[in-house]
Amino acid sequence: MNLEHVARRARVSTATVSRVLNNAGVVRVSTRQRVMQAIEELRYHPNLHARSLAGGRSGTIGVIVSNLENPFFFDIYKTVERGAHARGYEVLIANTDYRAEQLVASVRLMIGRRVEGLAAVVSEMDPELIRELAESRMPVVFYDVGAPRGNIVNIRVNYARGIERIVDHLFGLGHRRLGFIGHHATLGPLGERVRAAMDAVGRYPSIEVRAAAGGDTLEGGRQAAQELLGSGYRPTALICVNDITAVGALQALRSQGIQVPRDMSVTGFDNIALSEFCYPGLTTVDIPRQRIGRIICESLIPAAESEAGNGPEILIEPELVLRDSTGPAPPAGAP
Amino acid sequence: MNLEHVARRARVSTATVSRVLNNAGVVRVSTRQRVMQAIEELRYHPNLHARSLAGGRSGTIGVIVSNLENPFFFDIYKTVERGAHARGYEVLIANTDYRAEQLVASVRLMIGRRVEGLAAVVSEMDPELIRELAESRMPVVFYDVGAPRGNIVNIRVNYARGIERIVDHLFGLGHRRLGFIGHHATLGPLGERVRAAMDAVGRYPSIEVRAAAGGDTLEGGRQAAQELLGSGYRPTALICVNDITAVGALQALRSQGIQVPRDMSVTGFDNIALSEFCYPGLTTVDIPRQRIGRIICESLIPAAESEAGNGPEILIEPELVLRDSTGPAPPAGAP
DNA sequence: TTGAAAGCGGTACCAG
DNA sequence: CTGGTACCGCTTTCAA
Repeated sequence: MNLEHVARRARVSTATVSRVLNNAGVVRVSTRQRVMQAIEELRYHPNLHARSLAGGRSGTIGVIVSNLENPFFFDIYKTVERGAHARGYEVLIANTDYRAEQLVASVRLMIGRRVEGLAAVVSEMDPELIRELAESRMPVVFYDVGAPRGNIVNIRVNYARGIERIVDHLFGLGHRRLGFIGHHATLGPLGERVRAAMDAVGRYPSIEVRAAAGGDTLEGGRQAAQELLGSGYRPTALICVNDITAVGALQALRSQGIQVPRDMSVTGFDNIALSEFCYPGLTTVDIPRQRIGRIICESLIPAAESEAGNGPEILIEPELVLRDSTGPAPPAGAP
Repeated sequence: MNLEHVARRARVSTATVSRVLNNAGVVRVSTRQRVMQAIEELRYHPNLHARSLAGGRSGTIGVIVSNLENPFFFDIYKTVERGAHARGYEVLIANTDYRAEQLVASVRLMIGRRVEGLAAVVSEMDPELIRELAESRMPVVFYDVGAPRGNIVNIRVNYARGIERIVDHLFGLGHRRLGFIGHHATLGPLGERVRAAMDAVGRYPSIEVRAAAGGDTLEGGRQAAQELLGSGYRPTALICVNDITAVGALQALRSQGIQVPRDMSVTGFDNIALSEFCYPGLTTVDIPRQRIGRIICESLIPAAESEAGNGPEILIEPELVLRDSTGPAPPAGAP
């Protein structure tokens, strides 16, 4: 079922069918109607592959994320999609599960599909890939990884600042023995977050920290917390790499009879909706996901009103959000 | 950058380049190497649109869901993706946000992209679309909507049974005044779920029910619960359409000082991971999402070892999962 | 083992 | 306003 079938049935040329399909050129109303009818009757659906090929543009942008299951990534994706649709673009989404090979495969897939722009909101990016993308002349946005170059916009969050705020907050509450719950992605944000935590802690004398890591899921957070606690270490506060793992950790503490924040404080990161709906509500750091999504859209899709891009690097300053999962450190003698 | 460039540089024909790209035909090792090198040097990425067009197959299946933000849908998608990848297929995902027009757009998009199979895990399907898909000869799987036809496999969950189990459970605990938290999707599962709830309740004398609905999100659940409670109605148990909204409802109750399950019981549906991680753990009904994902895969992708499909209709019997959000109804005199 | 060429299903330019 | 036609980039016979 192709243009030719439709053309034949409507007694016109394929060129004309193409015109009515694209509202292009001027087509006599009666002709257009005949064509429309033929399309209807034949249940014709244009082949988008052929379209992209012939037209030289796919009308598509790509978004690659590490873990779509984590609302942090999903929120960004959703904003991008909304913006793209508003501009007449479709968006292709790919999930890497933090696997470097999958990232490579996804990037290749996107390029193969000839996306007109690509956002990589991942932590497992490797230098080789970055170079490859840089050379591709296609607009690219990296979140939290790589360095800005010609066609590349970089969005970074000042994690160090976020973690500092958390550590300051906890220190002010009297906490001196900390635990850090990470996830397995060792590169990028996490590495950065751990490092940032250590640095922030380092500014204070006599603070102790130990870390454990699981997957970037509720279950991963629970496991990491269990591991940390199982080792006999008893921090008075748990800094979690993000909200998802924090909620997992909360559950681990609950099952051990540890009350939050009375016996132990817990912090998240990202400020996803869940952080407000879990119990107790999470003290966390807000990362403006909608803003990030909007920046991605604007960077990837040439706005009609131009604006020469956002500049190569955008730094986001995250802010502390106080809720109920943090409180004064329990007295030293407590269980 | 196309086959011809590569061919020229490797001093072969495009046919040969195509051969090494697809490991097809027999190519002399030395030739293959030259080609590979040219590909490398040129950073050539085959145009998948051209590939699909020429090859007559896209190597792709599509999955359309109502709300990817709800882990219920995401879990299914993830399983499908895993299975598809294992079989050498890519999967395209689309999200409708429960909007019928978006569903139509997504289906058209999928057909336009020439997916080789399509799964619709949505509640807003309309009859017209179903017919259109039925006529398309492409393998299709519907979850919870439409009727099985030639190329269409149908997966249905016995909601009525699931809800019955919940109502029985609550009735057994002494609950007589119930609330139902739905979401805005009026067709399909929700309608079915509400109806099922009413039917189940109808089997018992002297049970009262009132309903409210919000979006299929944490926030939606909270709002619906607030609305219901704000009306002055004081049920002893809240039956929520799914886990997400149940967690939202839990938060609403918490903020009103209503303790679960002491003052009020709450139930979910789906048994997503979160139902185990929220507080208190949700009594819910398990829907086997992995199984559903596997069925979708097997139905859409012709397995090498054949098997003539799963038969047109598959019925899933959900099971009750008891956790901590349900308990005895409070004595009548309680606040 | 390799090359030439005919499509695949559209788009868009050029005539008429 | 409409038709003819040269591509778009790749796959796939068919010959050599």
